[in-house]
Amino acid sequence: MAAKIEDVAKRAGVSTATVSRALSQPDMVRPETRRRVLDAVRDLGYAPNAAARNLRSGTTMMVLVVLPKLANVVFSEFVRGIDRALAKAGYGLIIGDLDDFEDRERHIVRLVTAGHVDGVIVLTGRMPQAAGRSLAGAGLPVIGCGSRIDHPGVPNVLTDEHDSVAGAVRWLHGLGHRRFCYLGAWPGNVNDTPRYAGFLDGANSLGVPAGDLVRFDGDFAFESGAASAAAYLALPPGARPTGVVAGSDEMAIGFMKAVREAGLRVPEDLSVVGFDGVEFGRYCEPTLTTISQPRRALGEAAGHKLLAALDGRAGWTDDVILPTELVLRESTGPAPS
Amino acid sequence: MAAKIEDVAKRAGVSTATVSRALSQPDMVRPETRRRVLDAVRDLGYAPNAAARNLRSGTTMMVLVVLPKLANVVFSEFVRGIDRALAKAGYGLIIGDLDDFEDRERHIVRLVTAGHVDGVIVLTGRMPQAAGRSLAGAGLPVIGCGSRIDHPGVPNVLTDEHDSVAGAVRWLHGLGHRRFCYLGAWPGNVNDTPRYAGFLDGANSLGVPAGDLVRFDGDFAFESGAASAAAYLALPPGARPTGVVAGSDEMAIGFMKAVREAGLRVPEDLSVVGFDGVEFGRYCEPTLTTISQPRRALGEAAGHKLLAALDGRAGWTDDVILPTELVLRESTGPAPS
DNA sequence: CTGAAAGCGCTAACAC
DNA sequence: GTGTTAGCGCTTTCAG
Repeated sequence: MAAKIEDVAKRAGVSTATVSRALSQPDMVRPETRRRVLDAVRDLGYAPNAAARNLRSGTTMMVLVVLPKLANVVFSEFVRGIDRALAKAGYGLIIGDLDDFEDRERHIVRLVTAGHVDGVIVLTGRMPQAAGRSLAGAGLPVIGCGSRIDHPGVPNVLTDEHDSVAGAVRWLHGLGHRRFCYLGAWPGNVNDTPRYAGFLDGANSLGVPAGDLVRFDGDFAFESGAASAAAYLALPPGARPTGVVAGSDEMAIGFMKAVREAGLRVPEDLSVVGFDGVEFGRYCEPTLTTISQPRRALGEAAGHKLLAALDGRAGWTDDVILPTELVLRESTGPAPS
Repeated sequence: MAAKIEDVAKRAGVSTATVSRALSQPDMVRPETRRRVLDAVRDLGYAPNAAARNLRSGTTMMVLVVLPKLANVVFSEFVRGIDRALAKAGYGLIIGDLDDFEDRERHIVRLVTAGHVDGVIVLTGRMPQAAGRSLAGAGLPVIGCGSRIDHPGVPNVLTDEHDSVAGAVRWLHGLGHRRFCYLGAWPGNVNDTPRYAGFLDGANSLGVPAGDLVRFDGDFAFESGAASAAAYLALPPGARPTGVVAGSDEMAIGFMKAVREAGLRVPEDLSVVGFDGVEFGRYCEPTLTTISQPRRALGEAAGHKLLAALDGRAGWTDDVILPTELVLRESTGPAPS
């Protein structure tokens, strides 16, 4: 059916080795011969068979991206950055979406152990120990991106979550807020940990007593922000924190929606800061002040790092930290007097 | 490094053929032998090499998903559905994100011609003729999903966009609206065409004169909805349509945001209906009435259809139409008197 | 029910 | 510069 290398060789009047070389190492073939080969390739619509090439060369030109939930914009934007970096170098992307399913791991690990890919980028800390070890143990380069992976030999491409959140608390404090609330994910989550620590340290460095800090758990999604709002509203009005920092934009937006429905005004009664910088933070009401992380750039950096590893370039095991930006919009303002 | 089939054979005291059979066609192997093989597989952590298997069997257990923009939640939810259907059957997903780049096509077509995948699901009508022909011409099953692909032998999994939009217009008419506005993408877009036709036909069937219909172009994204709002506001107040139907939730939300900033009230002054049913529609203000398409179910249906094609089951070339749902929220109400 | 052996399409030594 | 040839690791006839 499809043309094979032998067909091309025959048509060009050369050997298969020459065809292979003309395609992979053009400099090793006389220009005239090369042209004959390339013409034959074009005429026959020849494309080298990926499986045969993989088998022989041990390389697949494919990269696995493991993420917790593709349906979340936060991750799809990371993937977009990764794709930009890798597609340029001819690499394809295989998606391993955990999608909150436990048994998805097996499927994903198999992609690696079966040799489907040359490298892995992991966008989640949710990967259990065992699975993580399987990935790293396969001898492929693994890069953590957006969520720290603690594994020897695995570099991370991250933002400084701790300092970003501490900075947001400082900003709110400067606006006069004195009691603070953190809307987190579940304790132990790799992204939650540094963000919450930053919240505590930021408040602490400003001399805010621990008693004036509240934390509500969630899961990064809209709905859990609304759920935290219920808990917030259950506090005595006088005791409610007026400076709220969320671990995600979605939680911040869900929270704002719910407290406003309860009659509170943002930012007049309380200020809210999100985390991520998703686009609809510009379209909710009020528009959301947020700690914006450069997701596409993080993805691209992770992609380039993986390319460096694949090319055998040195230094790819170093971590990369990219800066966040506190984007000021309408959801923050002076503390109520 | 990694265990090979021969290692397993040796350890189990059988031939490689038996190992292969024990793994792929267990019934053809005596239970006792099978157990010995499976034990050896476990002990050695053996996983069949994908490239070798592909080369020999001509099958990759991979599916290509082509989409216009992964960063758009609308598409990532489709992908999620596809993944659910295919992962269960052991298939992996390769993402081909056009990402508004023209040269991405070559990369994506190569994935197919090089034999990287067993089938293709296309989530965009934006694929140019040439690329589409290459995909279909490779002899692999191709399924259109969410955006109609017009190609012989390519079935589509869609919603009834035309009737859904016509129904939304009818609903608005029932609320007393008499002048209507359609926020579309660019003319010729495969999704825009049926939706706009539904808008026109719906209005027409209600006896609304063509002069009371307005259309603004966009690109499905938030910002283009806001841009259309500027055009809308430029109309003389008395001539402004009060029933607005958008071709996407993002455009609807961008539009609402902008008209409200200009002092208009939704739904008191005008009603807005979106299309897609993204989660953010429940958190914007006012919450968005929308034509919700079952994106995950569409993706799953496309996945199942592809599996049928791959398994050689008949009937996979039939189109599938799934129903939409008009989700009523706060952005629609009685026409102003 | 199991083993021996051929070969999927390509690349990389190795010769010339 | 180019041709010859030996496999990469697996599945699948074909024998037994």
